[in-house]
Amino acid sequence: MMARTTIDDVAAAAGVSIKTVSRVLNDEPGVRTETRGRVREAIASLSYRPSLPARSLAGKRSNLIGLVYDNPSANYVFDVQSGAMARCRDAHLRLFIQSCNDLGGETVEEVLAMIDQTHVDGLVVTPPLSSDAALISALEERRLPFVRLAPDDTSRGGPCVIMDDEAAAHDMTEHLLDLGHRRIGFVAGHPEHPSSRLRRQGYQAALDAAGVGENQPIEQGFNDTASGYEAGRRLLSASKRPTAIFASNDDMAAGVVQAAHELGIDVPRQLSVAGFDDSQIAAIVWPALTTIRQPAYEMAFAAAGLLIDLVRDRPAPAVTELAYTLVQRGSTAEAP
Amino acid sequence: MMARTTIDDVAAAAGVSIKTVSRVLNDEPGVRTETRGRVREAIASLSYRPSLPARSLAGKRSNLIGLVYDNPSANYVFDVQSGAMARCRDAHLRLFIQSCNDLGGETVEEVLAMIDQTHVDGLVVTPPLSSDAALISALEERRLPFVRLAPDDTSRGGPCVIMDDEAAAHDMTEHLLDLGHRRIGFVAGHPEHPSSRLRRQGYQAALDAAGVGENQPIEQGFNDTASGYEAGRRLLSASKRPTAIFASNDDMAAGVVQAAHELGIDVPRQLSVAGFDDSQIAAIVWPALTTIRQPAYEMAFAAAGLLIDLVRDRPAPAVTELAYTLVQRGSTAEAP
DNA sequence: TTGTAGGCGTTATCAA
DNA sequence: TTGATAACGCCTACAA
Repeated sequence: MMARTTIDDVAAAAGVSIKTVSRVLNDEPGVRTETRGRVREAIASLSYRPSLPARSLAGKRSNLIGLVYDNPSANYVFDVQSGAMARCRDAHLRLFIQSCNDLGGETVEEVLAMIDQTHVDGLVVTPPLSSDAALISALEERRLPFVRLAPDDTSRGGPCVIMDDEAAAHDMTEHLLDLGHRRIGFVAGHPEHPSSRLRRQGYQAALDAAGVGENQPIEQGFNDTASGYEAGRRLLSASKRPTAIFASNDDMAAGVVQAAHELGIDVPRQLSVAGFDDSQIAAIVWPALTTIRQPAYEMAFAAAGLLIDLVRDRPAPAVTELAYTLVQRGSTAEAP
Repeated sequence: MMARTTIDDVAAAAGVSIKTVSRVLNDEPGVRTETRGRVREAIASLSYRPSLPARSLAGKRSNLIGLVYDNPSANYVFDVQSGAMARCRDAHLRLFIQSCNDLGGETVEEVLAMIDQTHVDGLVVTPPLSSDAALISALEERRLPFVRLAPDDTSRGGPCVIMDDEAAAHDMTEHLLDLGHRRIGFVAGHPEHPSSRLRRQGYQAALDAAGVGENQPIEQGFNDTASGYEAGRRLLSASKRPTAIFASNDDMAAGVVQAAHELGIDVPRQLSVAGFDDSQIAAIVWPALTTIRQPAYEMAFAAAGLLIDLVRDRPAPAVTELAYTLVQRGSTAEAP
């Protein structure tokens, strides 16, 4: 078990003091170009990798940022993690990932414990935690830099990365209206997710604008396939059956498709189904879902970038909005 | 920005030396029960959380273990992460997650860099990295404890957690034979995943045992839905169409179902489709997939547990095998 | 049963 | 432009 390569080894190899090596490591000025080169060579030839713990202990920064989530959707979490990690890799930072799933009331406590223990320099906060008032307050109190993804309220709490859920839902509803649908059911999303409200507003606004906003059938879902299935059964068993159903996310839309299959209703000929998110399953179910592509990877990539700016005392815009796309697939068609 | 609470604060509050606090923190013997209680109270009332960096710098252990993956399946990665995290939470350890997706040839390099920088005490290595000879050798060379999930070769490289892929595939094939199918197509998994070989062997062995092992149609897939769809098209366009198709994972099975829908072949009445893994999508596609439940969460939970034992110098069994389950859903039925 | 001194690998401070 | 030295918060070794 040989001892690890340390800054002293590099300093010796390059014939300089450890402080100079440290300067090179941190891209600090005040090192002659030639010296810098010599140090860089020594680092490479010894394949020296500075110790994160030592740096965070000694310095103001840990070169570690955190990502927290409390979200059961494998696809969303995976995309978000991937995006944040990619940005961190670019910046030569490490990402510490913390799940708050199944934590009950101890979420805030657990996040604070993680912050204290790991010394993360900042936090990317994903939905629905990004709208958790207790967590946001706690972070502000600690003065820990953080960037939120898709929060309900962008007016406080530092930089946010958002997507226009309302406009997207509006677009999707218009798409269905354009196909001739007039009775368009809606499966609302989980009440705790702020995006649920926005998507429903967009849906309603589009219907109102078309003059058919009254008495449209709306069912509550909880963002999972099972609740989408149940909502679908209810919508499709009603006396005045809708010719289209717009679900607030893909998982629920898949549930609606299941319900239609089971009731012998042909999608899309007798029923159009639209989803939201463009998660992996959107392309896997049959027929593949017309949906809104939410750029989760890109949003997380951007959020990590903003956080890195924040941590390095560079200014970051308060709100960064990324574009969505309406992805047309096989689950929607002209009204029968 | 107040200074963080340190071990000195706790020592002062409890009226003891920092060494005694340290003993309590690490559950070391040699502290009077009453003293221990006083220290615990001080810790709680100050909500003191020991600094991970400081501990890893000073001590032999970092109280941090790593999890590495190189796997594009959101569902699998999510399950594995969740299992390992849950086990770490129980043990008051932190988990550092590292993705090696899209890293090309730099995977080993990147993992070693992570190890050096973070000082992780050990590593949970998931498939297919668990069968990456270069990585395994590098880890052995560093004498870093590690536990592998579902590796191809359990005879070397420390503790492993496995599932009997071959027996599971055998069972599934027998299930199809029991339903009266005699022409059973197979969509083979990604050639780089060791489980692919085992699943195919189980399939073939069951057919051989039933005396119908000759000339069964087999197509190569790559574990994603698109390749499953292509393989399904080929199998279903052949002159002698199979009455059942067994895909080496759920994503590909979903692709086969797509192909069947598109060709107007009714599942399961005209074609039975079976998958493997019981990932989230198995229950989302329609009809829901008959599949093998691979206990990814439990396997990762167990692996993290073994690693913790290893790290704490406790013995760990070389091979831990977890049970699979055949989950029967709507995608398989009697042969037409 | 408890405490003291030294050091882990880095950055910060200040001097040269 | 460079370097010596003192932290950082904790654990190890040893002493009391």
